[in-house]
Amino acid sequence: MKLTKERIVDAGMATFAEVGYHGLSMRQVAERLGAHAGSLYYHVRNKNDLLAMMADRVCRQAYDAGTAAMAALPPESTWQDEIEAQAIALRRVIEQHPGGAILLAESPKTLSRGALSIMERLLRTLLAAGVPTEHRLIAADTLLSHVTGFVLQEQATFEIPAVTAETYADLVERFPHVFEEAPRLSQDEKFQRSIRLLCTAVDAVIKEVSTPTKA
Amino acid sequence: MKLTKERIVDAGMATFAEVGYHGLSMRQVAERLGAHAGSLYYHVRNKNDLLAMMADRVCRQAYDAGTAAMAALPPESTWQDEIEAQAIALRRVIEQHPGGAILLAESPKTLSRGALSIMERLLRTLLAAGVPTEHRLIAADTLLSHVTGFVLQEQATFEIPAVTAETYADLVERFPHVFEEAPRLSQDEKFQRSIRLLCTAVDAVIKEVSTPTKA
DNA sequence: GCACCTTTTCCAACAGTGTTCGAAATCGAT
DNA sequence: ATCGATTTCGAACACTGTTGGAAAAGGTGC
Repeated sequence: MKLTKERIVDAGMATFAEVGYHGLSMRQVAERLGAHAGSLYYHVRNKNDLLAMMADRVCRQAYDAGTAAMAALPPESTWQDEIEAQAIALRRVIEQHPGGAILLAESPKTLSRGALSIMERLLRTLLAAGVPTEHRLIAADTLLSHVTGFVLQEQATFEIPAVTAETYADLVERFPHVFEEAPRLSQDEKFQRSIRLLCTAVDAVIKEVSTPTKA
Repeated sequence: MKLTKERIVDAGMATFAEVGYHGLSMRQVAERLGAHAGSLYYHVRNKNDLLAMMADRVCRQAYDAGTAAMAALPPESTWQDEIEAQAIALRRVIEQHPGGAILLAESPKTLSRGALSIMERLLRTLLAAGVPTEHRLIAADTLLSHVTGFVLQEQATFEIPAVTAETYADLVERFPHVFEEAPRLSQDEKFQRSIRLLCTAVDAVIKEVSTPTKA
């Protein structure tokens, strides 16, 4: 079958789902297509180029998931609900791909249609919420970089370096607040709360503008 | 000269500063030490191990820079100022190393003394500010993952793919809010504002607790 | 000094990587 | 069927992380 940019990205996503970000190699992608590695370079400039297209695809996927999530929202939903829906959808899609966060983080999101779509919709939501112009981009950037940062931390391959009981006790003593008894929250809950935290900040900005300090 | 874990990490940091994250290879690190690549493996388990130690060193560096920044703060400073000082110091140190954000993002921060130090101090600041226990970890996590996410985006090697004028105009039309006329802020200002935004959220949490909804 | 043992370094090799380039093959149209 | 363009092959290059056995270096007792 003929080799196409589309099919190469398809194969890239498939092998990516199997072996993750670091395991991805041009030879594997080519093998999945029944072709030789060198042949890919007729359609793709280099590996980074392929990765960028794959990242764009993930973004599109996340964008679509976001629209679906927002469509499922009850009509009396607030803008906080909309932002939360978008963030949760984005996280879920990134998390579907092993190492998906690194893929998005490392690939240049420069003018990637998918990334821009996500950004655009988020800005629309913020605009509708009443966030002033000069805060909108910052809020959106903060939200997006937080989501990728969050998933990045989740997907970090942490092979716990065989910590002994005594060194662990030493750590607890040295860093009491880190190991403090805290309500055991699932990752989902932690993520949701962090998003709500950010929404709280946005809300404060809105109210600060609508009722200025100099009253 | 004798080969040591310390010296290997030193050489790793030096070559890292020159060639960045992706350019770092065991052979280069060895060459800088006048040794052969295989010799490193007597002191270091593997490359990931080395990277983890390097990440820890960056964290310690950032921690020290943070203490210096906090010491330089005027005595009547608020907790927002303290958090901002810590965040700015962290960002500055990460940014000193090309690809430093990826280094921190990819290496497992599991039980790394440096990372834990940063986290511990941040939690102390939040505790002093009056943030309740169940929100503290989330706020600190959000802050840290935001900083790394921010620098990650800054350090992303974005080779703009030679966008033509027409496609650019097309992008502007398709994503009006993204390309909206916004106050041209420097990265420093954007970062500062995003941190303040997060502080606003934390502040809202504090006040919500001190003056509960059911009054 | 020398022998002995441990710690450390070398060296060569393996399997794998991204990428390039000229030759071969395939395809489309005259 | 012949020509020209498009596409694929296949081998090669210079790398990469990592391993294992041989060689060297360092330290201790005699």
